[in-house]
Amino acid sequence: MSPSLGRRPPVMADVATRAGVSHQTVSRVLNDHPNVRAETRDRVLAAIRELGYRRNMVARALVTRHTRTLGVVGFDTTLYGPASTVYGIEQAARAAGYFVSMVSLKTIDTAGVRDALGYLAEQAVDGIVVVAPQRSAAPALAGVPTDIPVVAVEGSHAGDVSVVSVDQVEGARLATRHLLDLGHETVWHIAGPADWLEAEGRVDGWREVLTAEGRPIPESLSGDWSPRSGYEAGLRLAATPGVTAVFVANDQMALGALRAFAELGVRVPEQISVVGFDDIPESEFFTPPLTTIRQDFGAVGKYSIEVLLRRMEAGAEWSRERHVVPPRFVPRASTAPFRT
Amino acid sequence: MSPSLGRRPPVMADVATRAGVSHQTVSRVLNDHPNVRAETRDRVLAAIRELGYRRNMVARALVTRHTRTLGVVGFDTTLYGPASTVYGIEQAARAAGYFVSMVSLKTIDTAGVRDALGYLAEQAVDGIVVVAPQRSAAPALAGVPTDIPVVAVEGSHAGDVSVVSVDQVEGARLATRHLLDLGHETVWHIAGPADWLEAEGRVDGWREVLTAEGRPIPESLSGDWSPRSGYEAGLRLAATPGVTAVFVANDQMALGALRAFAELGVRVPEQISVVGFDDIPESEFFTPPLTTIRQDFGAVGKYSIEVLLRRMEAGAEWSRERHVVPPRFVPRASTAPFRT
DNA sequence: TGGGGTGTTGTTAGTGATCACAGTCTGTCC
DNA sequence: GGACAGACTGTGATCACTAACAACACCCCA
Repeated sequence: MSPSLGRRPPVMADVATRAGVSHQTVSRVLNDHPNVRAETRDRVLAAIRELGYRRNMVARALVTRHTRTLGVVGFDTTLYGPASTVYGIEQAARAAGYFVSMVSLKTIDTAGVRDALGYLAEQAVDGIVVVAPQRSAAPALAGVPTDIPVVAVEGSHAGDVSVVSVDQVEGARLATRHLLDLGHETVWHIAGPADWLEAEGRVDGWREVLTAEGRPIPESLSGDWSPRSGYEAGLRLAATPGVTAVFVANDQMALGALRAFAELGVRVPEQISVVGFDDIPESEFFTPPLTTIRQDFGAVGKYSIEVLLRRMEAGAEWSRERHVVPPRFVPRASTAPFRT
Repeated sequence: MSPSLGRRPPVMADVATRAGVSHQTVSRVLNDHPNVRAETRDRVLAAIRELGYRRNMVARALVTRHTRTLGVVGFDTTLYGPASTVYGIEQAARAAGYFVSMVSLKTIDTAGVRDALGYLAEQAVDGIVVVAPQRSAAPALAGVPTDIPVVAVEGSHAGDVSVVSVDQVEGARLATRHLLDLGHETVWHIAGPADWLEAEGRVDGWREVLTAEGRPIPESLSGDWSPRSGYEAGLRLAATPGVTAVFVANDQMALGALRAFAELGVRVPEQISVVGFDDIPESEFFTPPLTTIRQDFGAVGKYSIEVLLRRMEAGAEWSRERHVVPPRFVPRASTAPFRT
């Protein structure tokens, strides 16, 4: 049943001998080749079972020139967003019959991304998904070797790279419009780190709506996505006169801001309305439950694999794709109509 | 510099020709073999650079019989704990010169774990880390093929498998003792799902301390780690007379419980003290900031790779190891002395 | 001067699978 | 009965690398 201890695992030739056929016939059975007599196939399958034979994918990869492995380059996969995206990618890849080889970068910079890509290229992955939400990753993607398909998630469309992302600008529009619809004069913004494309997109959407409505555009604060930075920004906003509505670039910072407001006795949503972004599982249970914008990370993962596989099949003549996943507005209790 | 478009990437023989040596000499240079004349080495390195040559790890793996790839089997890597652990594992593996191939399971059961292990075995990984916190994964680990080293993280020590984990029991002791020290008569508990080993360990530590101190042991509620389940348990506790202290098995459920208490006007920590478990980044900013038990997931990842590499080097004669990472008590504002 | 060791390089045989091609065995049709 | 097609099976080459061994030059020392 299982290979005996210490001895070398059986190879195709062993199975062939046992089944009384050639190794090639074993190969045909394994690859579902049609022209194998049913009886022969059964004999081979029996031999496989008896010997506990496992096909050696390494040898197979050597001759077929593909490993059925996809590389994923990620960054701080501890955060909910990236973690969910990577999870979605992994699920979709496996469903399509691919392995996933992960490389998590501590910091994203050109050198880091290039190293990771080289590392994966050496391992002969068939394609690569780069979850590189920072602007600084773009140059590295532009200089990517042409012989291996790459798809970027939440990245800018630099070079010949297809991109899948959530529509950040639209999400920010939804949040901002919601607050204006509630009667607020204008909306403050706590932004993410400057070199993150997502942060940038959210700033753009927010500013766009305010501009279109002819509202004053307050100076935006910015944090580093962490609750602490949101807390600090919250303290400053609470001390600023006239603040009645805040759009925070992610839920964790929104949590920090809520905390700051609570400590200073500023009531949410009575005195200040707050909208977050992401819809992490915790948001519904914040004090108060957070109105936010949901990103469907699972869909992002799924589409990125779809685009990558298409790109891989297309071979030479392919065209750059751009797939955008729509965000969704999730109303909860942290926003209320403006009252004088 | 880089391989020309369309043409096949250069192989060792191409480098050899260009450098005027044999392919074996190229191999020696690549593998830092000592007996190569400095001048020859330079010529080879120059040829490598000029051709943009990359060693084919697949062919190498075929003959060396190891892939320098480790497999990681994870479960719901969207949660903070598992995500952080996997991140730690990946960092440590790469530092040791290994690739990481991920398989994320949607549900952990014997069949799922066995499939994942088979999948990774086929890919010829050199070792496997299974992050399998559920009891139901244990049987699959027990029946693991003997020819590939496996280390379990947060798992039970089933079969011949080394285990690395955080000391859950001790963490629960810390939490419970803290609450008793504050003068509470006894401590209620919101547990995690029954078949999770971590949930079990936390129940054990909690019960152990209460028993040792001769306190009444309330019936424990249980949730599924989600904030919602904590919320529901919180509602029930708030309706139970005499509850003054609650130890919740993770921070997310604690968040839900805090929300329930807030909605019912039960003040934390004045009327009820709450302790969580995990110390997720958000906990510090809950309302109120959550007293909790920190798990060092990074250390768990690091140790699991250390143990796995030792196991891989040991070959035939190795002994099962058990590495335990101590938890740490993190006092914040959700607990207070009992007042009548 | 010759023998042995050492440093450097090349040659040949493997690794375990797939691919291309050739060969055998049927059965059918004229 | 022979030609031919189609189903089935086997043989040898190939993938890109490393391991093992052989070959050669050189130096040291007896």
